[in-house]
Amino acid sequence: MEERTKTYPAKVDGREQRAEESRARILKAATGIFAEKGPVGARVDDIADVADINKRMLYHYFGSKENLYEEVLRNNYSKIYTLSKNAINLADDPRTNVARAIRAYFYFLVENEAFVRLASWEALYGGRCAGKLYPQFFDLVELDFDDLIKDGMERGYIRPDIDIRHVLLSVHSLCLVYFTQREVVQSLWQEDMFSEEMLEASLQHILNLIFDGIFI
Amino acid sequence: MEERTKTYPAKVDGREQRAEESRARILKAATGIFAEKGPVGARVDDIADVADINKRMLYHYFGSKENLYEEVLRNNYSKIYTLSKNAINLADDPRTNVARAIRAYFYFLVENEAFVRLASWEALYGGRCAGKLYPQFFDLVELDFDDLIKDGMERGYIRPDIDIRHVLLSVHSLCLVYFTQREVVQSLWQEDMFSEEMLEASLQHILNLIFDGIFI
Amino acid sequence: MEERTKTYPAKVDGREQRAEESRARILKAATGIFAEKGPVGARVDDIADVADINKRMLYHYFGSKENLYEEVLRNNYSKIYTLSKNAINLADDPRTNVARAIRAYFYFLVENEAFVRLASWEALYGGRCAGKLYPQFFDLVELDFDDLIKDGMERGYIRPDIDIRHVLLSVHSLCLVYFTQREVVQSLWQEDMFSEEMLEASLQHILNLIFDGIFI
Amino acid sequence: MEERTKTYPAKVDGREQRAEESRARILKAATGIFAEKGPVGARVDDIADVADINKRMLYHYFGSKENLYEEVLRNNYSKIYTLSKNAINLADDPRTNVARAIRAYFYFLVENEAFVRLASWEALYGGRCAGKLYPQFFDLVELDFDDLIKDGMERGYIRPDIDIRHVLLSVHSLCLVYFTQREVVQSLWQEDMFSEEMLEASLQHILNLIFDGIFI
DNA sequence: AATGAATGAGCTTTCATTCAT
DNA sequence: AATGAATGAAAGCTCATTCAT
Repeated sequence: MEERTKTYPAKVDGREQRAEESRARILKAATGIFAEKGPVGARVDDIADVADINKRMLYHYFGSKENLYEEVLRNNYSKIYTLSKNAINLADDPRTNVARAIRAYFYFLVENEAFVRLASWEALYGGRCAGKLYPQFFDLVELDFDDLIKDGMERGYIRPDIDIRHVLLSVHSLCLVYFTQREVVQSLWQEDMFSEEMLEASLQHILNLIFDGIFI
Repeated sequence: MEERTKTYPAKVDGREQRAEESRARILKAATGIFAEKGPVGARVDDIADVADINKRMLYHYFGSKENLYEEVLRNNYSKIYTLSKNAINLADDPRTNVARAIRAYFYFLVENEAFVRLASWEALYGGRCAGKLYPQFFDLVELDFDDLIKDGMERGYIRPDIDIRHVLLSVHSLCLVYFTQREVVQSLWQEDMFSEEMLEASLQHILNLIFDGIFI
Repeated sequence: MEERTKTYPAKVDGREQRAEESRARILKAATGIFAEKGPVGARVDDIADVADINKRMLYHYFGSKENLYEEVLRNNYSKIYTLSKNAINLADDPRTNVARAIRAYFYFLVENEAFVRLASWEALYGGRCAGKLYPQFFDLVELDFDDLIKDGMERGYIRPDIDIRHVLLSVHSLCLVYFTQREVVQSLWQEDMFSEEMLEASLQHILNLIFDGIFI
Repeated sequence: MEERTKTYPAKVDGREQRAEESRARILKAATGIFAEKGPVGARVDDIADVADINKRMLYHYFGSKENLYEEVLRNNYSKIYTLSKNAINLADDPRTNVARAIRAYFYFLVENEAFVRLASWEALYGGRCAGKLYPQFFDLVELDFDDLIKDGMERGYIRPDIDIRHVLLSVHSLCLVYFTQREVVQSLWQEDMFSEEMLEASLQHILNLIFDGIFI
């Protein structure tokens, strides 16, 4: 391979680039279709069609539908990395920090519908489809949020008797369900759940709940 | 002939009873398999096998896989009726009432794993599979919870600026996700999410959150 | 059986009568459905439904779908008996006789759509479904028409070089196709093929053709 | 790479040719089986077996059994085009012209048993299976025959009071039924309906009938 | 005489995957 | 690197027929 890159650099680069493009197109198409139809409902033909590529190439690059699905999950979960890295600044006061983290997560979900749906499918299939991928991601987020809450506790802003794991799950729940049940809630409330005002109002509700609950 | 009119009803009753049993067996098997595999992944043959009945009868009683699925949903959603009817007693103070309602819902989900999963599949398929069934159920629950929160507001226990719809969605989220993500969370926390202690601790966390949030 | 009719005359008669009625209802329903859908397309359930009878009785009376079909054919073909017996009167002149016979056949087909369709299905299935029934019927009609044509020849009205078998087939063709292709022709001509005028005009055309051809 | 661009087209052509062959094999097999068993009785498995191809390809090429059936009809009806184009030569006298047209149609049916049977099935199903295909074909034939008869009328050979539409239907009837009822008639007459002499005798009978009728 | 539940074989159609070029 | 034809296994559904009462 090295010899080849040395001998026909231009050609091989062009080929490699095309290959990379094809791979990326498949991955993008697969993300959309797996997110929409789930790991079982998704059709390989549909993915190939949307990616505008021969079905055979899909097998060439990813081996099988299942592998492709796992790759899609890995690819989507990795997006959360960038998120958690930027959210925390322990110099600020805990309320600000927690609010910023939740807001970041909430709007990450706004931007990444595919992520929301992929996570939902994964939860329903109990990780049977993509093995240990989902817990890994979950773990990752927890690490950063952990520090935030601990910091709040130490500085006396947050109740010391709180179980951090449950807080994380609660935040996750409150944010996620807004999107997973969106279509149902939308048909019930007769509102655009993705309008700027509605999103902000919903986030504020979540923040208020997390901070102070609903009782006086 | 007189004797026949006497004997027949009994016999016919026997047959009708067997028919009713068959129908019930199919419905039960279908509930399990639809809950586990979803409306798409579920196999009619599997349902027939589990129900220990000829596939043909399934079509005799329910017409199609889709109809059977709808019947399963209807059947499961209807269980929530009895729940909401008994939960409310406005004579008690709002904290007690709300706590009782949430506890009732939480433990309803504990007892009805099928319900949790069916609702999740429906949410993912956007109600495309069972039409307007899911929103109807949602609506139903809301009606009773509404009164509870309003009562709390009027008596000055609950913040007047709270949007009741969001509260309902939040309670729903906090309870539901505990079960939908159970397998994933379980593998992460390394705990039995269905142990008596864990359930009670989780419910308490939810109640505390709803009542007072996590901040001091 | 005799003893039974002697011992419980009223009851048994009533039963026999009901049985006869059921049999007749099945036969009538079967005629309609076999004529419409053909021996393959017809559904036993449909026949039982239309006959408003339990499917099991159909098997009790006729043994199988195939037997029932044969019975339907026999029953319909037998109607042509009465037809041919009354049509001929050798005292009249041959033109009148032939015209009367053709008219009788033509209007028999008008009245018996089921007959037309059953004969068509039978022709397509090559008698594979009902064995030798159809040829038998055909033979029957031929016998009477034979005499008519022979009489016409002997009395010098009809060309002596004519092959009688072909004449019979031609008359049969000209009449039958008007009904078998009715729907197609109707959609093409945009006319009601069953209106009194249209029927009479068509019959006249056939008669003219048989008598004198279209050339001057 | 240059070499490859040279080699590829040939290869691709080979594949395209094989694909075309497969398609043709399916169509041929389908024609035979649909003609024999009708649109309902025909089995997709049988067609695939006869075409010596995987059933899946049948769906790849034609989409559904119904589409395939329509394609078969279209394909068969199109054969009549060539027929009607060559039959007419207004320079000849009307008797010759009409005789030639009828002979052409009659021998077309001799050669195309599939056409006869397909048309019969269509008539029985009332064009419900292939929509407007059959009338279209019918229309087509009529156009050419129209001119023939009109020409004969104008030149005083054919009765002016004749309804051309009925003449067409009559010719169609006389020719078609010879083939549709062939098996039945054959078992009755005990003759080979497809022997050269029998065919010619039958055609002559039809021509004589059309020209002059059976009466003197 | 009459019923309705039950069956197994077979139907059309779909799908992830591989072969040959 | 890329293609399109080809496949076998299995899906949902239907049908003529029989069993038990």
